[in-house]
Amino acid sequence: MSRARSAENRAAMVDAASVLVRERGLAGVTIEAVCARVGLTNGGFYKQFTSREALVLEALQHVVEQRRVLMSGLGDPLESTTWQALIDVYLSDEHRDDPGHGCVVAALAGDPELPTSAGFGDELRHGLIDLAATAPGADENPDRGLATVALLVGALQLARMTVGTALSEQILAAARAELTGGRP
Amino acid sequence: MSRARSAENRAAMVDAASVLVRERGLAGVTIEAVCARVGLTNGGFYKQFTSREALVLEALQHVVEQRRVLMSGLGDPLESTTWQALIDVYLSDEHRDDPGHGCVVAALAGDPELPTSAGFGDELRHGLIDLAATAPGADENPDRGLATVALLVGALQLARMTVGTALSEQILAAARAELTGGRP
DNA sequence: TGTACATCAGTGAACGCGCGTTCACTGATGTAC
DNA sequence: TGTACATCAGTGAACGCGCGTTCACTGATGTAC
Repeated sequence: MSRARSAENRAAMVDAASVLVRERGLAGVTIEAVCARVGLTNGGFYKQFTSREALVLEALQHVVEQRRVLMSGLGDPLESTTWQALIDVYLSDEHRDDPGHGCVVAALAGDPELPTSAGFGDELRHGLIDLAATAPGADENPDRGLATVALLVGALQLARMTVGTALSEQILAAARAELTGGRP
Repeated sequence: MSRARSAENRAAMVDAASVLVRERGLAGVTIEAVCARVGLTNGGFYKQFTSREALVLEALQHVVEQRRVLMSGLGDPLESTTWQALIDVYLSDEHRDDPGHGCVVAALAGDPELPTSAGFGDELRHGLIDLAATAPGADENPDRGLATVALLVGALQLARMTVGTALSEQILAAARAELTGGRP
């Protein structure tokens, strides 16, 4: 068990938690599930993290930071075509069907366990602010960015809630139409 | 313990569960919490319901049905002023701060426990369809209704996620502006 | 109308299970000499 | 470079707690006569 291998394990646990939390919510990040996904047994968990909550917080920070880095590579302000591409990805079937690797705000806004840790909320608010800043025109009119994000998040959640029915595709299409054709 | 009183207790338990589920999510409807809110001890629960899941399902049906009755009294199609009033209520501080008596779709869309029972999802989908049918012009253009509901639900959730910060009011205001001024 | 019995909602305690956390132990890695 | 010791990530089992569910019991309500 070299130190390098131990550090790899730690990173893998954070990564597994970041996927789990988006797939199953805050309560879904159990120590057993995290350790199992990394191929470890439960007992050693506390050699790496002080508590379950500490891991979850680190996972959220990880996701938000990752997204920020990704975004910072796309130019500021965003080109209109880049923005269009982002919308299409956000409102795609793939994003709907793979929450574990998708938007953490959409995955956790409304999670009943959010109030249990102020840190959880802080991270999500950072993520939300980042998202809202991305929308074109958000720098002149912040309201436009916020309304856009609300529509994106709401549509994705409702599409997930109705997955497997025709309504799901309809919701995604409706939101896409609203964000492209609706306001020229 | 007359039969009338027993029936009252049962109804009170459904009511308590319908508030709890919106306040704390599906997992927050514990038998202890429900019984405590009605002033009973836990043991008698199974004289009234076959399982915790049965109670939750009944509570969701109750909420959705209640909303439907309320809506059916407002006229069909809705007058434009009625619609405006609904938006203002939906995106109000009061609705944000009292999820227990508010929209069940916004409260539970994205709840990690939704997939545990097909019935839960069915009820929420009914609620969503009812909501979407309410938006003006939804009968000619269903997409318009769906995009509107996505914005309402998303804005409410994000406002709740940021409650206590200036961002929360901003989100509600942005969504209101979008739904009134934005599309004449 | 009154009496004896049956019913059953509610009580309080117990059981089982899942899960976070703790702990004694192991064995490989890293360090001091 | 080699050897003895210290470190510490990971193991596997145990503990405590919350929560859904079960159960023997109680006592008031409802029913049969």
